[in-house]
Amino acid sequence: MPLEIRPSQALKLWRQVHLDLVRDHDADLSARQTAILLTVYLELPPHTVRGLAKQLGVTKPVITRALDTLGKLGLLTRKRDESDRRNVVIQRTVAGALAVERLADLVTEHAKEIGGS
Amino acid sequence: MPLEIRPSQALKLWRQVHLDLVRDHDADLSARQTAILLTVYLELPPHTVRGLAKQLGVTKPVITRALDTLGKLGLLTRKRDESDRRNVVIQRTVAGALAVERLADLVTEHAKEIGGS
DNA sequence: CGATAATGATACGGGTCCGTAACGATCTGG
DNA sequence: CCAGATCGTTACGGACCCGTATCATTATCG
Repeated sequence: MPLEIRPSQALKLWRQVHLDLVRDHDADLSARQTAILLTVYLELPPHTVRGLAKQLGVTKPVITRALDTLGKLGLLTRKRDESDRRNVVIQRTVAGALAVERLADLVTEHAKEIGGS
Repeated sequence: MPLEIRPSQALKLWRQVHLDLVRDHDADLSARQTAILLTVYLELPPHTVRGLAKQLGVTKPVITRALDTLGKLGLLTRKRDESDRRNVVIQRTVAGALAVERLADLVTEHAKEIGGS
């Protein structure tokens, strides 16, 4: 059974969640950073810079910079791949898992508040 | 009947939509800009800089700059309020309405693809 | 009137991100 | 072993956004 959302509900949901994200001044992630974070936490490892760049349709420096920021926030870590030292493996962190979980709660909570008329 | 979404579904939906937004290189809005755009298009007019600043919990220059960008993109317009010339009224545009509609479609389409297991 | 308040815009110094191009490090195949 | 490919990172000049403080314009009210 697919998830049924009508356009007007989708917009209300999108707005409410974004309002909350803006008001929480600590977690101001861009669309790219959000896409990267969720990809790492939802898709199976391993995650590499090149792989993420391909999935998002952006260049590698974009990923490197996003990882710098997400790493500084403690939401993600980088580790050299010892089997092929050219690669860098992106790993999850406890703080990142909490942030993702918090986002999920935010969305589900606001979904409840939206009338299904 | 409230909208029922489970956390795992919410995250998948959030990721898929953000992936699409990132891949569409034309509409790279920040969280703040998105919140402003949706507020103007979903809430009843009139919308002022001060009112938006209060709703988003940010300062007025933030709104002014966001309106500069959104105006440059053609998604919004500013007009002086003739009854009180200190105020600026934020108005919708055809391009903005289309962008909002497109976002709604994006969300509903991806919602359909997400299995309700 | 004139003083005060309110609105939105602007100036400033600092930070982040962009895309392109180049770079060093590492692997691969002849 | 070495030329070439592949990986992630960095350099660069430019654009955008931030928060604070200040500004010009307009309205209000004694």
